[in-house]
Amino acid sequence: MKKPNQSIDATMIDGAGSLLSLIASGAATSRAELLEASGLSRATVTQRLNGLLASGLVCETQDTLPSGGRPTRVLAINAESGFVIVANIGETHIHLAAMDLQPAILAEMTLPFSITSGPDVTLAQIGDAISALAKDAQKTNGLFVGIGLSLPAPVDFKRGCVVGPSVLPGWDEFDIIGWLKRRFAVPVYVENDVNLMTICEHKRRFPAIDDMVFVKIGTGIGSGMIAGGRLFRGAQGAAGDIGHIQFLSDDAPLCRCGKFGCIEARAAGWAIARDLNARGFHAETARDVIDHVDQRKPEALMLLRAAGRTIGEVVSDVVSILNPSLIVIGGTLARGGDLLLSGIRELVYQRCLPLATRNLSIVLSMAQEDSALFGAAYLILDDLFGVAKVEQLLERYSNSDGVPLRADG
Amino acid sequence: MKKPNQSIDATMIDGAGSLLSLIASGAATSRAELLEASGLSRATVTQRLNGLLASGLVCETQDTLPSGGRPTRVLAINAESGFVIVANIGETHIHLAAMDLQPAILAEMTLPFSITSGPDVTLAQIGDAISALAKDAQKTNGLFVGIGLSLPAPVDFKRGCVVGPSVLPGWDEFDIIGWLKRRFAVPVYVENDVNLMTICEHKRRFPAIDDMVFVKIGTGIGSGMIAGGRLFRGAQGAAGDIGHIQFLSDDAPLCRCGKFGCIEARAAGWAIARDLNARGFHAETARDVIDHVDQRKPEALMLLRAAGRTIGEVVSDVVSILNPSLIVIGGTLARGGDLLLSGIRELVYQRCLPLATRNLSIVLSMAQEDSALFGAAYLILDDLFGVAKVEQLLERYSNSDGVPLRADG
DNA sequence: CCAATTATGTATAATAAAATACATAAGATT
DNA sequence: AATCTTATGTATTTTATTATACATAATTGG
Repeated sequence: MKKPNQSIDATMIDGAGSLLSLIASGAATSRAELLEASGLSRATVTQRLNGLLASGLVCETQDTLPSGGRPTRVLAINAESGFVIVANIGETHIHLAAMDLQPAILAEMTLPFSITSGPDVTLAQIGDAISALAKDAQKTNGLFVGIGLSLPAPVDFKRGCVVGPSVLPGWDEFDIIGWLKRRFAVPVYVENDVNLMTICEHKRRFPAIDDMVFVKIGTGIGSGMIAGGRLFRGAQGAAGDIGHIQFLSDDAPLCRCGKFGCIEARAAGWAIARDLNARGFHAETARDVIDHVDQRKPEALMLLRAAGRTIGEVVSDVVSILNPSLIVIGGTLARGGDLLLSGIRELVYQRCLPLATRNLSIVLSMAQEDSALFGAAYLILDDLFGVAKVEQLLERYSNSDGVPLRADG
Repeated sequence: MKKPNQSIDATMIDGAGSLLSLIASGAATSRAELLEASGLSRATVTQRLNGLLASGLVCETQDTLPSGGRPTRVLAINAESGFVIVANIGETHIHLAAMDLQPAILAEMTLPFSITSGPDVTLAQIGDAISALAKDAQKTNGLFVGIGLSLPAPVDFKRGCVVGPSVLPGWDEFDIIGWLKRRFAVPVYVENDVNLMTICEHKRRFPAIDDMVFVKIGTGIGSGMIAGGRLFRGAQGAAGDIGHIQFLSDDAPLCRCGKFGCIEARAAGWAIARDLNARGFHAETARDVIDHVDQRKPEALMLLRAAGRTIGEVVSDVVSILNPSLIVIGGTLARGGDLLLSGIRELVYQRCLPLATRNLSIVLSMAQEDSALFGAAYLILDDLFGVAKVEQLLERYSNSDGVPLRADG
C-alpha cells in the first residue's frame, strides 16, 4: 500500500514530547492513561496527540480494550517512523542490523573481523556497512534515530570508549563516539556486550524485576547488573567484571590476566578446554567444550559440573553483596543446562544466608545470539524517547525530510 | 526576636512544589537558576516564589553572589519551617533527636535499650520520646515533617520492617511503620543503620561521587552502597551484607550465623576480642579491642592488621563486582586507622585488576557517632522534598496550623 | 560621583491550557 | 432492537501562563 511522505511541521508536535515518551515507555497506551499520567487536560492531550497522530509518529493500533462502553483504542509508537543501526563486535565477526522502533530487524549484515585490525580500520568498515544499511532503511523508515555499538571489553559509557587493556588491542581510550559522529550526524552509543545482553534479558523477559544479575559464561566470564530497574555500570563501566575474582588454593591455575586462581582460569570455556586437552581431548573454544558435553563425555561432564560449583562460589558473593532477586545464566557454556546450573545453585544456597536466597531465582537464559544487538537498540530508544531527550528527538523529526505515514494515518 | 505565626493559604503556594524541590535539593538557589531549571516564565517564577517567601517555607539568605550588576540574592529552605524526629536503636541505647530542615539538631534524648524488650515495648518507649521531642519542636518549628528509625538489622525499606533473623529477636516482619503511623500522622521511614551512615557520608563528604561503598567494621561487619548517586538496597534490603561471605580454610572459625569462615568470624570486633581472650587479654567489644590497640599491645596490633587483610579480601571482591570510585571505612574498628587501612589496601590492590583500582580511593570515615541519625534526616527530607512528593508536603503545610516566619519574611 | 550593568519589581497584552458543555461513536447489556 | 455505558470529538468560556515592556535597586567600573 502506497504510503505518502509528509513533512513534520514543528508546530504540529510542539510540546508533545511528554506524551510521546509515555507511549514509548509503555507507561500510557490509551487516551485515558495519557490523561492520567501527563497531568494535562483532556483538550490539551487531544490537541497534542492529534499532532503526533497526524505526523505519523504515533498510531492507533487495531487493538481495543473493552471498557463496558465504547472500547478504548490502544495507541503505539509507529515502528516505521524511524530506525536505528546496531553493531556487535565479536571475536571473529561483526554483526550489524538495521532495526525499526519496535525494535524489529529490518536488515542484517555480517563482516569478518580480526582483533589485530585496530579501531580505525574496523570503524571504517563498520561505517561503510552503516551507510549501506541506512540508505536502505531510510526509504521506508525515514529518520535515522541513532547508532549503537557493542564491544567485548569494559566500556566507559559516558565517554564512549574502551577503558583498560582488553581483548581489543589498540582500543583503550580510543574516541569511538567522536569517530562515528564525524561521519554520521546521529546520537552514538557504545556499551559493553554483556551489559547489552543484560538489558535485552531484562527488557524482554523480566521487565518487572528491579534487581537482577546476568552472568555470561563463554570463552571468558562476565556479568551485567540491573539495580533499581536500571543497568548499573560502576565508576569506570567495569561493574560486573567477576571473571578475575580469585579463589586461592595450592594448585591455583595461572590466568591470562597474569594472576593465579581467577574463576575465569578455573571455569571459563578456555580453562575447561585446557583441562580437556590435558586429558587427551581436543577442544579450543567454549563451543568445543559443549560439543564434548553433548556427546556425554564423562570428563567433560565432570569439568562442567565443577565449573558450575566454582562459578557458584563467586555468584554467592555477588548475591551477598547485591541481594538480587534473579540470576540469569547465559553464554555458550549455559547450553550445558542443569549440569552447570545445579553446581551454581548448590554453592549459592550453601554459602549465602537464608535471607539473601529466600526469594532468589537462578535460571538459564533463553536469549538468541543477537541479544546484544537488541540490547543496543533498547539502549538507544530508551534514552532518546526518555523524558530528558524526547523534545530534542521531536525537533530532529521536524527538521528532517519527513516520516512515512501508515496507511491509516 | 518575635516571629509571628501565619497560616499558609493553599492558593499562596499552589503549584510551587517544583520550585521548592529545586531549592531544597540545591539544584537552584537563585531566581535566575529557578528560571533556568524550572522552564517557567519569569512572571510565574516570581508569583510562585513570592508565595513560598510569604508562607515562610523559603527565605532570602544574607548571602549574595556578585554578578557585575545588581548582586544575586541566594534563596534557601527556611530550616525553621519544620522538623523531623529521628531515632537510632543501638545495642544498649536508643538515641533520638529532633532536627530542623537543614538538618541541624534541635534537641536530643537517649533511652536505655535491651534487645530482649521486643518491638512493642521498644516502640512504645520510642513513641513517648517522639511525643516529648515533637511537643517542644512544634513551638518553634511548626510542621512535624516525618519520623526516621535506624535499626541494626536488614530492613525491607518499602515494607518498613526487619527481614530475616537478626540481632533484634521478635522484630522479623514486625510492622514498624504501621505501629508508628497509628500514633503519629506523619510519614515514617525505617532503614538499616549502615545504609543511613552511608547516606550521611555521601551527602556530607562526597556528594559528587556516583559510586561508593561504606564499610562499617564494628562488633559485626556490614556495608552500604551508593550506586548511580543513590543508595542501593537490593531486592530485600540486604545488599551490602558482606559480613557472612566465607573464605574457607582448614581452620575456618565458626561464625555466630552457624557457618564456618565468615569474614565476620575472622575480622569483626567480636572475633578479634575472642582471639585476644584466647591469648590472655580481656576484651569483649570492638571498643575493648581498640583500647588494646591504643595501648600498643603487639598481639592486638597483629590481629587488627590481619583483620585488615581479611577485610581487604572481601572488599576486593566488592570492588571487582561494583567498580566503585571510593571505599570509606567506618565503625569502631576504623579507629585503628592505618593499621587497618593498609591491610585493606594491600589486598585490594593485589587482588583487583588495574582498571578497577585505577581511580579508586580507600579512606577512613570522619563521621561522628550520630551519623545514622543525620542519615535518617537526609532520607526523610530528600524523599518528601523530592519532585514526586513535594506537592503533598505543601498540602500538609497549608492544612496545618502554620509555620513561624523569619523576621525578614 | 556618575554611568553602566545586572537583578528584581510591577504591569499589561497575547497566548496556551483548563474547565465546562454538548454531541457522536462503539460496544455491552437487557 | 433498544437502552445504557464509556470513549472520543468538538466548541466555547474562563483561567493561567508567557511575552513584552517599563521602572527601580544595587552593585561595579571609570
